[in-house]
Amino acid sequence: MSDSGSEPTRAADRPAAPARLRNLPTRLLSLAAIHSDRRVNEELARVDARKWHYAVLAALDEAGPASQAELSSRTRIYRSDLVAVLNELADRELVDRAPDPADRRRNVVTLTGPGRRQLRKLDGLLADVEDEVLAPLTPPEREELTRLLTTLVYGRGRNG
Amino acid sequence: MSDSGSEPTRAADRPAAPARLRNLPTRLLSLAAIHSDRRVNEELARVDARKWHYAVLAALDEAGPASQAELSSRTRIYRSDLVAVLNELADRELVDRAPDPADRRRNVVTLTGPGRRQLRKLDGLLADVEDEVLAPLTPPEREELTRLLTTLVYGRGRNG
DNA sequence: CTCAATCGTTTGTCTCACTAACGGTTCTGC
DNA sequence: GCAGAACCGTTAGTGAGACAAACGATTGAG
Repeated sequence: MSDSGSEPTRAADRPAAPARLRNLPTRLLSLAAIHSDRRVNEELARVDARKWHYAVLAALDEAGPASQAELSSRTRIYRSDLVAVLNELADRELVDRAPDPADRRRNVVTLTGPGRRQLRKLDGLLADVEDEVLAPLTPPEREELTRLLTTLVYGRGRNG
Repeated sequence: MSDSGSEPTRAADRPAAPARLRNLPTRLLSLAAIHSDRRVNEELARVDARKWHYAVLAALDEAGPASQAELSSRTRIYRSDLVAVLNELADRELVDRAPDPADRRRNVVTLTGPGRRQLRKLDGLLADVEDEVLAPLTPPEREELTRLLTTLVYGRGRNG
């Protein structure tokens, strides 16, 4: 076999893509995101976590306990999908989910000690993956990319 | 109801995301790609097409007839998934798929007249979507973004 | 001639974004 | 206070995309 290693078929080495596709920003965005997402998920899987876990833990750490609806809109996880994520986090005892006595429709989700510790761990892990994924770019380029993507996603806020 | 229009919940108007998420390049990439992909697919759906249709048509237009394996590596569509895409394109008579007499394992896929016409149409359509998606950026910013993404996806080629 | 590789195809898995609906709770208008 | 609207968590399901595994047919190499 010409390719005995199980290399995930890197972006760089395959035959030339059609110029039209190669220069299409929307396609570049897709390809970059696919690769980046995959690496992130692979690494997180090694510590029994997923992207959404990080999102929820970070949201709780930064804004304190919240209802699921609140978490949903802060993390952009659909409230239907959030249920499973919270189940997983609660199973691992990284968050605590209890009915809100003040409004019994709601649950109050709270970060636990182990949750906070796991968050720190994921912080470090993600920093490494970011570094790897952005490796082809110089530090100023990375900053510029972040800035441009921020504008793209959040619009030109007063702080843009 | 506070929101009678069926707006797809734009990026800009929702509550603040946690700073950690907001600044995470991999996440920004995901979010940008999700939005961009959705817009592209929505618009293509209006003319009974999908992203992959465009990719295949463009590849055929630029490099001439090809086998499915070749198309697969040029467009990055998995060869298993390519089957369905080619079925759809063949149903619409945008491509012609015939066994290769020189190597009977292969099929030769060829762009038809209507296929070429459809490609032109999609070219225009996509240009519009690109414009819409990149609207928050100035023209030089768009170029810079494209450049950075290209480096990210294809590595630092000698033409980078 | 045998064995490995290639090609198209089928089938299936997993994740993700997203919709719809349900039972329970709270809020509002009357 | 009471009916109906709005909100909340939850379940179930859809459709697409990325990807793995295997199979029959064909071709190429030793």
